[in-house]
Amino acid sequence: MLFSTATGYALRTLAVMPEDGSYSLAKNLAARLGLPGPYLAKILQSLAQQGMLQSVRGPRGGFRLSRPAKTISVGEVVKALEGIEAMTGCIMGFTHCDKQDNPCPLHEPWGQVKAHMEASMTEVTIGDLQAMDLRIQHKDPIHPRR
Amino acid sequence: MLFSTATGYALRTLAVMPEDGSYSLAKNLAARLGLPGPYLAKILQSLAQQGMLQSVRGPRGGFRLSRPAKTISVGEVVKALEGIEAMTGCIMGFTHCDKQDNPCPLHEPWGQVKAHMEASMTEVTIGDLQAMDLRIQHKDPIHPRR
DNA sequence: GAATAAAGCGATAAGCTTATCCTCTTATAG
DNA sequence: CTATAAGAGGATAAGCTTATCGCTTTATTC
Repeated sequence: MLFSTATGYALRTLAVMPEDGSYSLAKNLAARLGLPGPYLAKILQSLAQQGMLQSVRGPRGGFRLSRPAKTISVGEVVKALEGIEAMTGCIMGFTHCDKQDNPCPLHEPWGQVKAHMEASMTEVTIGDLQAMDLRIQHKDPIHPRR
Repeated sequence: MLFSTATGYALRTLAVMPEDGSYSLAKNLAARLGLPGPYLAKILQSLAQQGMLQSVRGPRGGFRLSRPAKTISVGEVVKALEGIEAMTGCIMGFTHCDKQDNPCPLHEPWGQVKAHMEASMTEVTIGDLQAMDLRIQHKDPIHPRR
C-alpha cells in the first residue's frame, strides 16, 4: 500500500457513510468494515477538525460527510491525513533536488509520475469508491453463477 | 519522500562508491554523506547478502559494487530493501482489489501510475545518480561565481 | 433535571523503523 | 603468530505509527 494505514481506513469509511444527512457512529462504521474502533474514531475526529466531516456528540450523534461524496477527492483525504508534503518533495529526499538548477536524475521522470498520481487522486472521489463497495456486495450481476 | 529512509541512504551511498574495484568503508561512506554510520553499515550488509554489493572483512576490506553502477537500477535497490510488494498491490490496501473482476476505482488509473513509476525506476540507474553528485560538488562550472 | 449516549481528548501500550552498541569472526600486515 | 582493522550479527534504545483505555464534555431523551 502506498497510503498510510490511517488513510486507507479513512477512504474506506468515507465511502460507506450514508449521504442522507444522518449521522453514523464511529463504532458502527468500524464494526461494519472490520476496522479498529478507537483508532478509527481518532481518524474521524481528525477529519472532523479539518471540516471534511461534521460531528455531533451525544445520543443520535455521530459523523457525517460535510459535502457530497462526489465532491471529495481521494487526494483531499490523503492530504488531510498525511500532509501535503507526502506528495511533494524529492523522491530521494535530496534537499538540493527541488532547486531547479540542480535536479536529481529522478527529478524529471518522477515529476511526471507525481503529476499522474495527483491527477488520478484528484479525479477519483469518495463517490467513486461507493460504487466499488456495491460491486463487492453483488458483483457481476449479468452473469450470475447460480 | 516516497522511499524509506533506508532506501534513500542506500541510493546515495551506492552513487558515491568508486568503481575501480577498491573497497570503501561503511564508516567513511557514512561520514562523507552525513549518514548514521552503524545504520548504514546494516543497510550495506543487507545489500551484500543480496548480492548487490561485495564485502570483505578485515584490513583493506569494505564494500564495493558487484556490477557497474550503470547496470544497477534504482528500482532494484528499492526492491532489495523494501520488498517487491512495495510496488505491487492495491494502493488502498483492498484485498479484493487485485482480482481482475473487481478492481477498485483507483485500480485502473493507479495501474498506469505504477507502470510509470516502474519504468522510471528501471530506466534510472546508480550511474545516473553519480552524475548528480558531481553537479552538487562543483555545479555550474561554465559561469564561475568568483 | 437525571440518565444516557456518543464524540473529544489525554495517557498508555504495542509494533515497526531507525539508530546505536558490543561482541564475534575474519582477513590483512607486520 | 600476534595485533589490528573491518564486516557480521545480536541486543538494546529512541521515535513514529497504530491501537487501546478511561475520563470529560455535550447533547438527547425521558
